[in-house]
Amino acid sequence: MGISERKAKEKEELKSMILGAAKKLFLTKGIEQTTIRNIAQEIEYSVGTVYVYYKDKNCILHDLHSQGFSALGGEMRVLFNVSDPMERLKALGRTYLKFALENPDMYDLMFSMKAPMDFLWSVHQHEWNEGKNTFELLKSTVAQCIEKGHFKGHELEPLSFAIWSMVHGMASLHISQRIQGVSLANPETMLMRGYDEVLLLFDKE
Amino acid sequence: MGISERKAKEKEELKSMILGAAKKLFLTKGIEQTTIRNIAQEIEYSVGTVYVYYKDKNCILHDLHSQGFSALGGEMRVLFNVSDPMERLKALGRTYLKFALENPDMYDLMFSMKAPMDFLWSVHQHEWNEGKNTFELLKSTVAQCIEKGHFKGHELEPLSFAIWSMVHGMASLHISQRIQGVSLANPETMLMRGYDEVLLLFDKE
DNA sequence: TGGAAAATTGAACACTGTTCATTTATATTT
DNA sequence: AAATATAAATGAACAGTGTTCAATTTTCCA
Repeated sequence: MGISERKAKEKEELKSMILGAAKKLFLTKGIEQTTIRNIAQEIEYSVGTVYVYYKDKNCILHDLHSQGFSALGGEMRVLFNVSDPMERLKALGRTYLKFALENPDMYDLMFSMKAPMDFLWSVHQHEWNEGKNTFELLKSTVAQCIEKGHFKGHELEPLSFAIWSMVHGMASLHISQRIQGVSLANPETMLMRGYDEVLLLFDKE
Repeated sequence: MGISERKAKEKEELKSMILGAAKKLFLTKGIEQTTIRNIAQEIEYSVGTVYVYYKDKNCILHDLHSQGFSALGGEMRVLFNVSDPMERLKALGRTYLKFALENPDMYDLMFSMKAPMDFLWSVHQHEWNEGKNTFELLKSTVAQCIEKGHFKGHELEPLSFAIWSMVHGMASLHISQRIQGVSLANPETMLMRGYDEVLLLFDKE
């Protein structure tokens, strides 16, 4: 059936038009300031149409959240060309931080906002594959580091979690504007430099 | 003037009634779900009255945010009875994490939400004393650790910032519900145990 | 072409933060 | 004690939000 195929494709296209408009508006106006009416206006459809394709706003936010993980995951997977796991670990952290600093709204959506998780749990039951897979990329690299003799005497999971926490903490404090005003000498270099330096600390001796 | 004093005190009392009601509702219903009308109803005044004492919702959130820092600061200052700086550093981290886990909404308000900062910057110009002072408690302790020979070869600020980031990252990931679902073996013990263990990593020989 | 099915619409609903003319209560003066 | 002036409290009204759904328009196929 060629016709129903085409219609299905058209539906998909409109759905991604909505998502694209939402993304554009989120990045320019901010997530809070973007309304369903704005999105509808942007794609020149009515409000009701948006609700045909997305059951609510959280659902849009979740789709965008997933899109963010595709982007971040892509950037991270490229780094698996780096064969030395310790070098790769450093690169992973820098890439992660860079992503967060360059896409603060997206990062917030992916790792802080409640809305996308609310949607996720209303559908799938407490499974967060995007997060799990991304964390797995880190864990596997840390595991290889340990195999090569780094991070002596420490367990894979707590260490991986600590590294993720630190990098996320840096990104989160930056995005929520809690770093400026705390009077660090070099707030702007603290993030990137901090990561490299601290990673060495973990690996001391 | 006894009378204007009494009136000033009454105004202060009503203001703190509003704050108390806001806090109660925030903790029971959640911040997003609490409306000005709820707060007004709770103290049995009208909506308009709330706006006489607080210029807007962000202003209430900021006052609550400050109250949170008083509480956290109090708990942290007690630990300065511990004379060994390394022991104190560990205790500081545990106290900080405990506070975050026991008062997730408060913590979110203090370290993640935009609203209180929006208010802060509309009044004082980019000075965040609550945050600065709290960070200073950490920094001074780390400084003493370094003096005693710990954390060899590392600078005070990047290290302090890294520790703060890690602990904040743990709290933040927990509160925004990003830990469950990532399939850690022991998510519940990861936070507290992770901190102690990682602090040792920093101090490795 | 006619009528069924699908897609689109936008007015309406219940809610939000916020304002401000009006009313009520309190204090001061005559 | 009555009249006046000041301060405090009010809640209807406004502009905005996410969401719904009966009514309309468009698309499809017999």
